[in-house]
Amino acid sequence: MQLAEAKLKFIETWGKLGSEWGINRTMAQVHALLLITPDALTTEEVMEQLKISRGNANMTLRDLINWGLIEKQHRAGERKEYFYAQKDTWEIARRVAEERKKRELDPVLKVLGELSAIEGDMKDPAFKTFKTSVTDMHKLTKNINRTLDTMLKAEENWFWGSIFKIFK
Amino acid sequence: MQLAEAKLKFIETWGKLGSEWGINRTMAQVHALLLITPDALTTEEVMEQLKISRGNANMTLRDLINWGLIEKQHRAGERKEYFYAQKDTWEIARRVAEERKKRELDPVLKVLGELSAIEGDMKDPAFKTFKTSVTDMHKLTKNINRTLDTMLKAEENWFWGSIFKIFK
DNA sequence: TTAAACTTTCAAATATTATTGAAAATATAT
DNA sequence: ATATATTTTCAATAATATTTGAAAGTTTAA
Repeated sequence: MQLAEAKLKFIETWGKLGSEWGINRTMAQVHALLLITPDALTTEEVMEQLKISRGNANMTLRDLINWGLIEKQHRAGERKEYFYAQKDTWEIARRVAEERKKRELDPVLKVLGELSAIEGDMKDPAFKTFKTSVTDMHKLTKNINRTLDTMLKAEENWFWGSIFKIFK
Repeated sequence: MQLAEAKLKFIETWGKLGSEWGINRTMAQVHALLLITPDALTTEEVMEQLKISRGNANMTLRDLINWGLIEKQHRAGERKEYFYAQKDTWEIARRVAEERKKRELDPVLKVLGELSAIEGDMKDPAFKTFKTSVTDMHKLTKNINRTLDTMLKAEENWFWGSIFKIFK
């Protein structure tokens, strides 16, 4: 397989995975492109390589910056902006986990907390089942949240080094 | 807040979380409904409560069965099928993780393995960056996969009991 | 068998989400 | 200031995903 072909395959694969994990396909593809490109690229170059419109490229690049996955670079004497990807994978995983936790898990946690606080008659099966399920789901979500928090605080070596040994 | 209102809120919240995590909204809602309902429900009852069509209810219930999240119940002398949810949250988390791993992570792992095996000239920056990034992503994905595998094999108590203490 | 009860299928309709492209806004050099 | 390069916005459009509903299929009882 040639490099050019392999690049396309990587971009496609990463894009698919992204779309299955709530990161839109184009965003994951642009990220993949920047990951495998040695130097920073302009909006123009991203548009060309992925065959997407200017508007799409602009918005996607901004989103990636907001997720903390890529950064802007300014070059002396040049007017356009260059973009390059953070290439440390542990940092990428952290950023994605952090962002999704903030956007999705935290709000749900809040609602579940409210719902599991509701009072009622435990002798009523309808209430009892509701209460139990909601409380259990709340616990599960809190556990997942806690695990993510711990991971987010962890340093790379500590994480990959010790946790995975324990998980062995 | 009344029970009826709380139920709706739970169904809505769980549905939203589901849709953000690649499980379609209706599927997550039907699951939520069955979770908080003491007795098994018929297709008809699910249709009524969530105001969805027969076709949709049928397909969604089948999907939930395929994910291992709900089961059918047959009642003596009755012709229709009843559905009820597995209520053990740890088991729910396991099933979802297992299913998504199988559907999404495993295929990606295969492609990344192929791509990171490609040979080339490490003095060429284009090749070097490609190789390094793909290999790193492969490692990251393998690590995530390994963690999931370990979790899937773990028993509830062992998992929540010891791992989270370590994660403290 | 036949018929009623129930389940499944799937093409068409609807809803949701992503993308385009051209105009407006902004920044920079002269 | 003015022209030019570059970025941003967003209504219109396109692509994708979900839902409907009615017809076809299946099962069971008599």
